Amino acid sequence: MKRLHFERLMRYHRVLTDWAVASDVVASEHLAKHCGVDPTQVRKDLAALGLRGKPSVGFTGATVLAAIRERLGLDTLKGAVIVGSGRMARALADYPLFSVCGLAVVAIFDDDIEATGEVVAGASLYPLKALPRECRRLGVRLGIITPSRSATPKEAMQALVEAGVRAIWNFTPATLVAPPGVLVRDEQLSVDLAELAYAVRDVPEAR
Amino acid sequence: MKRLHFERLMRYHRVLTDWAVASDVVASEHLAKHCGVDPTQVRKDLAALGLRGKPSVGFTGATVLAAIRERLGLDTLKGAVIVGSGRMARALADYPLFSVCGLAVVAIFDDDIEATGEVVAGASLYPLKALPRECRRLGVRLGIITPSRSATPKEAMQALVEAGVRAIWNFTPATLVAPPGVLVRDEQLSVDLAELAYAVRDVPEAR
DNA sequence: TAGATTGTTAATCGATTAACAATC
DNA sequence: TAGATTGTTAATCGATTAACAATC
Repeated sequence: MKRLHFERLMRYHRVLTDWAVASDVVASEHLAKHCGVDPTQVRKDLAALGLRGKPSVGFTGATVLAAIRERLGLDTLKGAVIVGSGRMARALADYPLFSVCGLAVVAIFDDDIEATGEVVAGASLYPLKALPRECRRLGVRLGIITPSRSATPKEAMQALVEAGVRAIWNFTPATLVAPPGVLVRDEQLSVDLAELAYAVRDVPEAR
Repeated sequence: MKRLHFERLMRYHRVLTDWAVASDVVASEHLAKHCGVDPTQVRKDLAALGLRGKPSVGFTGATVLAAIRERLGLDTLKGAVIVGSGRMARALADYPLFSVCGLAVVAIFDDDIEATGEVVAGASLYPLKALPRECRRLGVRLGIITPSRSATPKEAMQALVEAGVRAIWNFTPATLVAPPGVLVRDEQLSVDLAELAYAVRDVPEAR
């Protein structure tokens, strides 16, 4: 199976979605230009999805969109839980882009007394000890760790792993060592920030 | 000037920071292993920072840390403003990792009536029309766009550009076309999410 | 048919990794 | 000196881009 390039595919997806006229025909050259990608690359990516274009015509926008959503599973609704109930958790719980990917935050866990019982963006807040029960009941396989006042990131990871979660998205600064079979991805906002800050530092290079 | 690889440098930075004993000597092999990087790569990256290791000894942790912070400007305090006062804005305003990069959110702008006048994580909330004045007064060059009920992402970008901001970090789903001279970076959480979701989809490949 | 755009092969480019003499 | 680890050059690898015959 060819390795997929998520970033490019999601870029095609976004651009095609922006074009309400996605049912129209689009040439690789055209899509490429708007995505900042080489036309040949577009054709290869689409070929990897099993799509065939018509010579002298192009690809059908709607078909491309559907193929991306199908292959990436964007239409399959996936439940995720969040550990931590702070600002990051609340922001992620109803982050607009998530629904595009078929992600729904189904529950939030934290032992923060003030917060327990609350409902955030449709997700109920439970104490941490309810995590295994709820996760198994809902068949959740994706966990998100955010800063919490009552649980360390490591404790959060342990709870998620015991609950059968297979992939963890870490928004805390902690370095988490994943047990075998569990995928941990650190969201390194600081990396992007560092790049941006570096770009605007004094005396930019000419052109 | 050699092109810097921000992701690796920030990874070295994080690992060395985790090791409280950063003053100790560290071999490229050791650092490489903990960062999931090739040892030769580590030596090249450090060489690009102007660092020299001692054969048969290694590099001094504290020196490496200092060189990374110096080159990336992590110790230079940079002010940033946020447009939008929703949950994402609040989460970012006191995101713990930002201070590591020398970033401080100095003001938040939005025309949301309920929110105006509030103070979030030390940053005051102003109406959008105060943006040019405040940005120029504070010499801000970095702007962050988050979802807002009263301003579209495009309007937010225009306001920031007019205020002299040179780099924009976009957390909304909107596709922003940057005017020349302005760097726009889209934070594509959905790309990472799509990858994670793809990884936990049914019937994972063996091993 | 002429013109446009595809799919695919070959060439290029850059980044990663291996090898090893130099050095502490 | 022997052993360890560096800096750097050469080899490998994979990804991107160019070229072009095939096709609508």
